[in-house]
Amino acid sequence: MSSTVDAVAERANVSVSTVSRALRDMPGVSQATRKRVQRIAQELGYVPSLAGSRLATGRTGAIAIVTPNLSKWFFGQVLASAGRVLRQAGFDVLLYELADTAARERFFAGSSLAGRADGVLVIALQPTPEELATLEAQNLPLAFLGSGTPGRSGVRVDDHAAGRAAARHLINLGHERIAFVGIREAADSTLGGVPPANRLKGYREALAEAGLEPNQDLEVHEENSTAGGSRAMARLLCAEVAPTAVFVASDEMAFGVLHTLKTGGIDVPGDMSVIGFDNHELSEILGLTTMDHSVALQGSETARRLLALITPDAGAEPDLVLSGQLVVRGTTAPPLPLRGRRTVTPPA
Amino acid sequence: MSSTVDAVAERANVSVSTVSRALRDMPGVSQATRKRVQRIAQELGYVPSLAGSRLATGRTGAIAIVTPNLSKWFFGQVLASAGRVLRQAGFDVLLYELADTAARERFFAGSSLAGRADGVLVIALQPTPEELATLEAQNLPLAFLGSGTPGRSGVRVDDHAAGRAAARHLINLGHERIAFVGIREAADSTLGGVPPANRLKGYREALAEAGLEPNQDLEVHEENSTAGGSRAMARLLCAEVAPTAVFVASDEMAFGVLHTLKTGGIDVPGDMSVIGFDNHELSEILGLTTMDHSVALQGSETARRLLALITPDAGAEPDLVLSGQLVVRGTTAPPLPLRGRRTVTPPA
DNA sequence: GTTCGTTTCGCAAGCGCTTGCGTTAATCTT
DNA sequence: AAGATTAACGCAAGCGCTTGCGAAACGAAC
Repeated sequence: MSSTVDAVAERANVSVSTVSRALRDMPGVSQATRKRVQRIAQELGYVPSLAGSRLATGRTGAIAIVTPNLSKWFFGQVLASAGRVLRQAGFDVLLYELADTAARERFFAGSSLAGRADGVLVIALQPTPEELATLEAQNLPLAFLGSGTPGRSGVRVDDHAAGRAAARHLINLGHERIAFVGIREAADSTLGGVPPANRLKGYREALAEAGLEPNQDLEVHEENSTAGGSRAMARLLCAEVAPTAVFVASDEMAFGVLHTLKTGGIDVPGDMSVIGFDNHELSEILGLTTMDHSVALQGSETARRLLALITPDAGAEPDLVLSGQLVVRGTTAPPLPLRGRRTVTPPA
Repeated sequence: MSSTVDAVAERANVSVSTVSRALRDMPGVSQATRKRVQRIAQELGYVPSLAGSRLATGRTGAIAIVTPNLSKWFFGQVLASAGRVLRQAGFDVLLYELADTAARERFFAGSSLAGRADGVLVIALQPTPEELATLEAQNLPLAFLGSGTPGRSGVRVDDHAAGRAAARHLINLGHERIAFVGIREAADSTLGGVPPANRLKGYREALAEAGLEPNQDLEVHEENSTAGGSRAMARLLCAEVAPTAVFVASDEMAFGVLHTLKTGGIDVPGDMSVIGFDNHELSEILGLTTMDHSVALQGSETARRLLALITPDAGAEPDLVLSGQLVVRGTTAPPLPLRGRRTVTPPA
């Protein structure tokens, strides 16, 4: 079953080098012998030993994807789309989930990837300068998804603008007391919270532009989960003056927000408008207004860029910056007192 | 950066064999030289070439996980939990997502895994006899998750019993017209629908036991997604006599069912009881009554079993059959006419 | 001081593949 | 028709590691 080049060579009356060249469509083999060798290899069920060729060429034919917390929706989507592109291109995908700081440290401690992968796709985790250094030390092509590191190849979304747009939507509806629910990283979190931070910036900027006073009480941060969202909303309900709208930095948290609101008997969007961020699979069902940021596209495009870095022929593609896209559904509306006279401020 | 054994050997004034043995804690090296070699290796930042040792030993230090459709919640959960166990044990994880039949055929066509992995973890896809044969031909240890193949190592849940229990719950509440929403596989699906089929069997059995007449109109099958669930419920609402309760074979579909019900103005659980299957992350928020089947545990236990097959010392663990566990939340209640006199039939 | 176990270690033969270079044989030049 | 290209292929030296086996060294036992 697992025959070697020698077996094929002997059977075909050629040298192993010819077999090697024939099978990989390299020049220096006549059409006739190439065909013959290929046929015989087929007959013998020959499949080249990866280990052998790795050792000889130094190329592994695999690319590593490193990501935090696979169980979150976002990462699953991204992993799936990136993986497809990679496999399509003939690469194996090696998965590294850095779920906790221990795993993260272990990963970055040594040159874990030497001889294991031809490139690394880093999803949504913000390496520290030291970590980046050790990564680069293994000098493998790198591509980043959602990383704040500028200049490195990859794709990210303009969270600042998207956050601003989300807030603006609420402002345009006439809201004046707009809360923000952000992502607080768990103590053991491995991802750098740059995108969420930028969403917050965008939110603040939009408020400032609209002449609305910033209010610390209306900015709360919780763990990125439905439970976190629930808690966040509960806290907001204790604010001195409750908001009439809330911008939530992730759809999963928004689900929790909606839940708290519902059990609290607060009508959405009657008493409270809610806008999420992600366009999660279930947002449609729940009628959640949200910012879409082409999650699957982020994955596939990052993969494509990494491939461009690896295969010499393909020209290097520039970094991609995706922009968010408002998806209007049922959880946003003008605040109650304004209902009916819907004054929409035209964008500046 | 990437020094070789020879470098270490020379620096430590020993032979490469000693280095090799010292670094891997093999006998035949004195404590003194072992320490010295390890220290020097450390200093030189030596990290053994995987390719080299693979070639020499035949062991790859990686295990392959093959799964359909990563973007579904279930697979993400399972992959995460299995992956953690595997990485913990020092294995790399190689990910094969067989999203469509083309990918599946490509995967099973050749001995794709020869020299790539030391074992294979097959998640939720039911290999045909031929596929199983090609898998075995590569003679790697195999472990299956959720596969109906008996006798093979792995874990599965007793979907039959769990389905029966779910239906029984509805029966015990007093329902007599109970529908079933099953999973219809897409044309391009890669997973074998054995578990869903068993849930259906359990449902039928429970009905039969309770003396309820089977009714084909109340069994509908749709794609496993929220949209599919929506459609399924819509179809049920067209039945000659509408059901008062519905057992949905997956939580994601149940979300769709709830949505249709809500937009249709049908009160849950007032007019219709709904029970799902999975205990999806979001089910709690939605208050969905469901059958939990320890998804994460399935992943980790399958991984553990695979490891037992690989490492010679560990005794082979028997197959694991998990049972479902009813999680009662807010979407099930006695049918309206019975409300208040809640006659619960004691289990047989 | 021999003789016998033990350790401790080095030698060298692989593992299966790739590739630079040299050797033929075939095809062109003029 | 002799020399110069070029195409087709084989040789053999790696790639970096592991491991069976023999050699040396070292104590212990007689």
